[in-house]
Amino acid sequence: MKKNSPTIRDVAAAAGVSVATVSKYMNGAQRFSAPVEAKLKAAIEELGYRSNPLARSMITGRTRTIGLTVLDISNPHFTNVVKGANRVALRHDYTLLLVDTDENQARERPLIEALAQRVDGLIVSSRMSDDESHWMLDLGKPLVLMRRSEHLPIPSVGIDNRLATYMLARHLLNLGHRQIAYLGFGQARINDERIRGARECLEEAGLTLDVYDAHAPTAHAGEHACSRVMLGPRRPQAVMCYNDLIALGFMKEAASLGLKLPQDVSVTGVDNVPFGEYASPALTTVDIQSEKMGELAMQKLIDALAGHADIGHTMFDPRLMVRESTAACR
Amino acid sequence: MKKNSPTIRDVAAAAGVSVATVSKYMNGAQRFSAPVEAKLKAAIEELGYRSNPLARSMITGRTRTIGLTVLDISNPHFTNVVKGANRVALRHDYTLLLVDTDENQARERPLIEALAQRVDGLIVSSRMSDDESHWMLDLGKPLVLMRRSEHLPIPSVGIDNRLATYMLARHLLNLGHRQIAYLGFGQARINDERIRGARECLEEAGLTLDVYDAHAPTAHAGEHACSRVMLGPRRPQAVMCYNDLIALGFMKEAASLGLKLPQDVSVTGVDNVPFGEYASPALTTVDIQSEKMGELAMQKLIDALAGHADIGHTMFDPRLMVRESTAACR
DNA sequence: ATGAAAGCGCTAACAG
DNA sequence: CTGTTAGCGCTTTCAT
Repeated sequence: MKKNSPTIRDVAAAAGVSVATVSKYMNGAQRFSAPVEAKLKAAIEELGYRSNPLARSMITGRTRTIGLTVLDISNPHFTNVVKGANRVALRHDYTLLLVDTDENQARERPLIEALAQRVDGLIVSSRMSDDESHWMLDLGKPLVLMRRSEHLPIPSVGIDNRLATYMLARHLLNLGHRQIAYLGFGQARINDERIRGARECLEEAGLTLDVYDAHAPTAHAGEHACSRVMLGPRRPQAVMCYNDLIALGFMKEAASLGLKLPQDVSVTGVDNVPFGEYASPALTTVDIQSEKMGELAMQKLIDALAGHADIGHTMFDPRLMVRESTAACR
Repeated sequence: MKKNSPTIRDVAAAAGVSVATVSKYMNGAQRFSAPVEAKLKAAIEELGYRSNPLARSMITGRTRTIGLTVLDISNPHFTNVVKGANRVALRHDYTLLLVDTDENQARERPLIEALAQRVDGLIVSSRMSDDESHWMLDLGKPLVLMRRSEHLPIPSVGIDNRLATYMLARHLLNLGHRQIAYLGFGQARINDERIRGARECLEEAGLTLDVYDAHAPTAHAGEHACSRVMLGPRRPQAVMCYNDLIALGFMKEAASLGLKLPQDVSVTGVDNVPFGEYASPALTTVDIQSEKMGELAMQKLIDALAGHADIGHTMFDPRLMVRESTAACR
């Protein structure tokens, strides 16, 4: 198992050339005379030489590695982000260093700071507000944020959360719903934007939004919150959930409670996780293009690494995906 | 954005000590006189010094990074593996270098070889057979395989695939089913083991297994295969799927075809992905403890790194999760 | 308890 | 085209 791998010097000796020549050969930096090239090739093959990326990185200052932090890899939204980012990284010969902060706000900073030292750049998904994120500027590494950063000179990608829930609310309104509730996740920074979008839409129709809160952005939390929402004094005709996971849990529990979906209550999510389509009823949601977001974030970072600075926010358009979990209000 | 981070020499100069002293201090290698310690602390704080892990790794030969390759991070099974592995890694102060081979058999080897150079050890999930995997022994790094490796001196973790499908088949038999089909994924090495388990069980009852094949281990492929299985000449009373994703897709399409689940056909999966529980009907499956598998794989690797060699296979027990997608045969 | 010096494996000028 | 020579930032003997 343990092998002292050959160094560039071993190759140089075996091929009868200098280490500089070997180095240049390895990097395909220039052309060589036939005999030298032949000897080089033979020696490398013979010794099974592979250049040490660490040593190389130390000099070049580049690791060809990109760090990506997600809040929870179990959430299919982030899984898709990783998928997209990874695809672009691979294409540009970068590798992904993944860090899952596990929804642990306190760990975020130290984890990210440690990560920053081992990579050429980072894509960060964080629960911190812009004000709390200033230290990121001192990381000394190019950065892309996975959300809008209004007050930070950091490129970012995200979606229009306000519009997403506005669209959802409009859809419910069109179906005739008047009693609409929002089951949010207060700890997410974007929760407020989503509430605002829904409120704006409802207020235009002279309606108000009942807001509830789930304790986590998970299906389990959605299940947990269901009875509180549906068996309380203000039973809604439709429930907009913070994300698909919560919506899925909510729907399951609603069924357990004896409610018929979507007849008794319409439910919506946000994210368009792959599984929403396979739930029954299939979940009406808003596609936020998670995979594309990951791709673009990575592309921006790689561009930045290549010197093409692009300090700007790219906002993906949310797209309403009407499926079976929403129906006309009886 | 760009900052020349201070080096150990800057700190040494600022504190009026030698670099060796700073190094020892950073590594908590020994105790220091009060004045020196105070100056060190001040200088480090002042300059915001953080030691360069690359330079350190070059000397120590250790990166405190573990490489993990998965076939497809979109598959919740692997997501859970990552989750478990990451948790243990973090606890031991290691970081995860994730590589998604994207079900691309050809890319596996180069990707893994490249990965091996940047990490202290690897956890590998691969489609290659033992015979095709001998090159892994020459990686020069501790390795843990995510499946049984009969003929390779490499520690591994996995589950008893034969038993998993045996249990499932027995369950279906108990429910009175006699016409049982298996919708597999032929490209997976473990597909054969799963077929064998189901066959053994059925043969004990004098029955045979109809085998079909999905073109991918995904929900989409399950959907695609459904009509072929259900509308063919040998319509089964129950269908055992290679994994939960295929099963979920299969169920959705079956519903579209006008079949009532589980009355018209019982369906089972394997993996116990989180969403199976939220499908309707909830999916009967076999839990393979994906997260625990990730945890143990990482633990084994870290043990190996610490010198505690453990060349052996650990097999997790599959656990039947009976839910609503299976019912007594009419 | 502290420091001087020798590299780790490689690249990047600069010569030739 | 090929070789010489400095280091990258840090750890590690080995002295003091």
